[in-house]
Amino acid sequence: MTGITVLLVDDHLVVRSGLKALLGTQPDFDVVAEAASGEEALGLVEQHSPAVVVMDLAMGAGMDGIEAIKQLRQRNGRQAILVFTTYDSDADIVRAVDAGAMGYLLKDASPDEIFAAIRGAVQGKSVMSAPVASRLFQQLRNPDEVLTPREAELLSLLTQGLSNRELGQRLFISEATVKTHLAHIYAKLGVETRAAAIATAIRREGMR
Amino acid sequence: MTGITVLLVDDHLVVRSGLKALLGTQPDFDVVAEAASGEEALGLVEQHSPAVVVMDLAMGAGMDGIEAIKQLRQRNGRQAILVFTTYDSDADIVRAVDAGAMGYLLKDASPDEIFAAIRGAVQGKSVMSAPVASRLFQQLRNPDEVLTPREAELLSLLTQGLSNRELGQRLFISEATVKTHLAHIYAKLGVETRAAAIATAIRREGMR
DNA sequence: AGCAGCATCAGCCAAAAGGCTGAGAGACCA
DNA sequence: TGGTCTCTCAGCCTTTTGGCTGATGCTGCT
Repeated sequence: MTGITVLLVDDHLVVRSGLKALLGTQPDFDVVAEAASGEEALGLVEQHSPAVVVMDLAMGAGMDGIEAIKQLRQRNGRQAILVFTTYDSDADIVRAVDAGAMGYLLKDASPDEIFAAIRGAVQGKSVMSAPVASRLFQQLRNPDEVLTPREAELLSLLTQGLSNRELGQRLFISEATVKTHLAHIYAKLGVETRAAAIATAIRREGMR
Repeated sequence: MTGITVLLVDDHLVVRSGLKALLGTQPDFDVVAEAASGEEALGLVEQHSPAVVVMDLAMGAGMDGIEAIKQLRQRNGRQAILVFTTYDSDADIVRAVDAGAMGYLLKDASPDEIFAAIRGAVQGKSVMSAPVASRLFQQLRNPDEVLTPREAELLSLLTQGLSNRELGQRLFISEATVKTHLAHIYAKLGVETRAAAIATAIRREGMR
């Protein structure tokens, strides 16, 4: 009988083959395909309908991991999607879970953690690395400090180095509104200046 | 006979095993050891004296890749050191080459590039991925755009979100001087505002 | 000796950002 | 229906930042 069919999605060949080698040590895993991009992943899921999709979020070019997850969900595939990435940024975690990821693993997870996560995922269990889980809990404990969607959008543009005027133009709102949002963002991030907000955002949220 | 002995250094197990699997396909490579940290790498080099050390720069905890390279050089090992990392940040490239790296590969390099780089490294050839090389050349062509040490110091503090006043206090210079430095930095980075400078610096220089 | 680059500082003015208060419209939920 | 969010906007005032010009001392190179 075949074991748990797995699709690997990562733009780095070495990561794919490493993961494949690692999963190959377990008798119940069966890596049926590998994709280097989100687009490729969609096609291969159609083709093989694997039980689990293990996906990196940061894909060099084209569709990123989050987008790929959304697309997979829309096509009502029954795959469990497991995020496997390097960084534990708040934004990515929330967006991935939001998009429909079953678990969130960091690349420095131990082999046992990885195995357990994949096995759990097919059973509908949601598994995540400890640092990831603690971040999520923190957000649940302090909902006041979580940015609203609009604020997150602004912050993202802020980290591009835009001025208030440019932010307003880009979002079709007045400069006054921009300043209001910024004030709220600063309060939530615990900073006083736009410079510190950018620094915090990029470091904390992995916004690049 | 044994082939080219290689030590792999990367804090991610999957990357190590992926690379190992990849190098295993070539008859002339011989991965003799793997390290998950800079400290471990130093010990294993002593023990095995491999011909080539393939090293990631970003190591989770403890000694980072650059520091490990320096240490290896000081102990006058004859190993060729090859950087194998995800990001092509200006700062990292310069620091790695400065520390004594023979080559600089990005993780999305093709297998052939990787093989060629390792074989080249043992022969004393310096190999780097195309994007890396172009960055280096650009710095050579436009030395005017390279920050002075003092400017780099300021920029680094700038990315912490400090105000002009704080920068002055931290560096024991007047606010006027801070503004002068900033104006020069902006010109060299091709930006107009401090926000854009921070964004550019963190993204381009990998300042985190 | 002279020149170039670097780091330092000053003053002036305009533009941008930030702090504060208040307020209206729509969505959502108890 | 009433309360709570969220998003939107305005005005006023202070602080910060940025643009410009000019200047001094030091170092290193020619």
